[in-house]
Amino acid sequence: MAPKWRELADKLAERIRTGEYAAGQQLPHIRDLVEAGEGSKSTVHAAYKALEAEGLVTSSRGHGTVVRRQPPLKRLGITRYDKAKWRDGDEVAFIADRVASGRTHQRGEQTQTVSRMAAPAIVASAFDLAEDAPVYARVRLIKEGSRPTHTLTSYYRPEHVEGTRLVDPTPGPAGRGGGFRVLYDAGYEIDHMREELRARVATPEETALLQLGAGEWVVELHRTVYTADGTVVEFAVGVHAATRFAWSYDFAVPDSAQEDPR
Amino acid sequence: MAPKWRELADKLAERIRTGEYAAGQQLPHIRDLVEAGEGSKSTVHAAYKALEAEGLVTSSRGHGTVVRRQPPLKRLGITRYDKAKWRDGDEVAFIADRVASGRTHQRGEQTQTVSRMAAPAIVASAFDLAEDAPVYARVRLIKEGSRPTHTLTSYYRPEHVEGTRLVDPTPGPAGRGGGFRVLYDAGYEIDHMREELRARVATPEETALLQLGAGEWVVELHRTVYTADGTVVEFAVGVHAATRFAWSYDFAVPDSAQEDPR
DNA sequence: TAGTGGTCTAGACCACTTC
DNA sequence: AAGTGGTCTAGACCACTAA
Repeated sequence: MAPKWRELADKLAERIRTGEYAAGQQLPHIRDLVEAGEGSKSTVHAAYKALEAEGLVTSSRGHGTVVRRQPPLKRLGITRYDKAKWRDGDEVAFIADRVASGRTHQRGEQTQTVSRMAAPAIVASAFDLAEDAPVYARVRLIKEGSRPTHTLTSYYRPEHVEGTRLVDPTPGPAGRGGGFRVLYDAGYEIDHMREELRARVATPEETALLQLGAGEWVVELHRTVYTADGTVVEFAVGVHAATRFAWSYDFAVPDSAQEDPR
Repeated sequence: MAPKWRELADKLAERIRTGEYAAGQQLPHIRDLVEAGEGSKSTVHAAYKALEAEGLVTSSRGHGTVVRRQPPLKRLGITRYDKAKWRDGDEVAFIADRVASGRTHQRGEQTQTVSRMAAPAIVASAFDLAEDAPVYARVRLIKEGSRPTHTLTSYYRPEHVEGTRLVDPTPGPAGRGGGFRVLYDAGYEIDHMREELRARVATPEETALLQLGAGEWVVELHRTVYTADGTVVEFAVGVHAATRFAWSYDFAVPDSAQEDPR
């Protein structure tokens, strides 16, 4: 026998999935459910808290509890990095960081700050630098419309980007073609990359920034970008709301027996 | 000001991370903390529940609350599919589904059941079949030692595997080289694949099976495996404890302007 | 039987929003 | 001021484990 709060949460979740409670709609007030005999206030509240941790609803004091709009899952494939998009295209800004969704870019969908700092441990390791070596950090919060989707922090080695518009501290997108185009213009054409993904609980800051429910999880993505000769020209950390994305990768089955020896 | 239960949870989490409470060790009993003035039983319990949802501890009635052993993060890269391992090697079983960890395979680290069934929607879509078409499902629970790490369900088209040892309902691994070797022997050499990842809350069944804490998340991985001519020979769904794995993918930056036209 | 975590209640009070 | 969700308490009781 599942606990009462779990049963209530499941019942409400079911009604949300069937559309009986539509996106944006208010769930019954806690005190109403108490009066309706669903249990004490604590019990009903526990159910609501579970729904929030599952990303189904958001609660706020004074307002109430509303069913969260479930934006369609974004599918991120490697074609989002297509050279043609940032090298030849004339689309504005950070295309590679967005999903090719057919929507045209809106101003204000990205905020960015650039700063020079001592490399954190992970960054230093990615660039094979000493831990106190200077790097540029470009922090962005990417939105789609008014809804934040993920954060992305790119790190660069000073000698790769000094003097480019990437380190111009003016807020706003990096300009036509985004960061990869800037690197390309500076003589560093990106060639291959590695992405590493892991999931973890969101920090309180991330919960606020990405408008998550308490207890929701995020996926942290580490991207290391190389030129053809193996130089690391960008290391980036993305933090994505775990429920809102899916990643897909296509690759050939490796065969170490057929690799050409060096 | 964070709530009392959150502050207590953070304090305990900090002590776990610094090793003051070591893996396998018991946390103070709830009633002891109540007596120590950390709050009422409900408050302390809320803190413990948060720690459990974050994967730091496991609680059980009658026993107590112990710090969960944090196995080193498994890094899954595409080299785990190396043809040399399952085609030429003489290692036993399902190498492709395990991490190359240097440990030798132990018997009993995998349980499997094979059944013939009507294709569920996702599976039918992956194979481009009708929804009621028959497929073989091979369900496995993969363990490392006594600790379950993930589940993996592989689906096959009957005409690809009928008569092979893959559909032999005898429990146990699929034999030398695992499923890919069986397909290879049957004339279907795997060539490339697609993996798609997304995170979600664990179902109660998964929570029990994978020994998760209540409220922990899982990563669901969908693997579609193709032969060189584009035939889908396997579709597999893996469910992994989100905290215990990291996935990494290496790939070349695509350039649609340079693709050879067909 | 004793001790553990888990559930549930009734009620007080707090923080925040809207009117 | 009224109404919302959120926190906290004290205590009763339940489910499970071990000796």
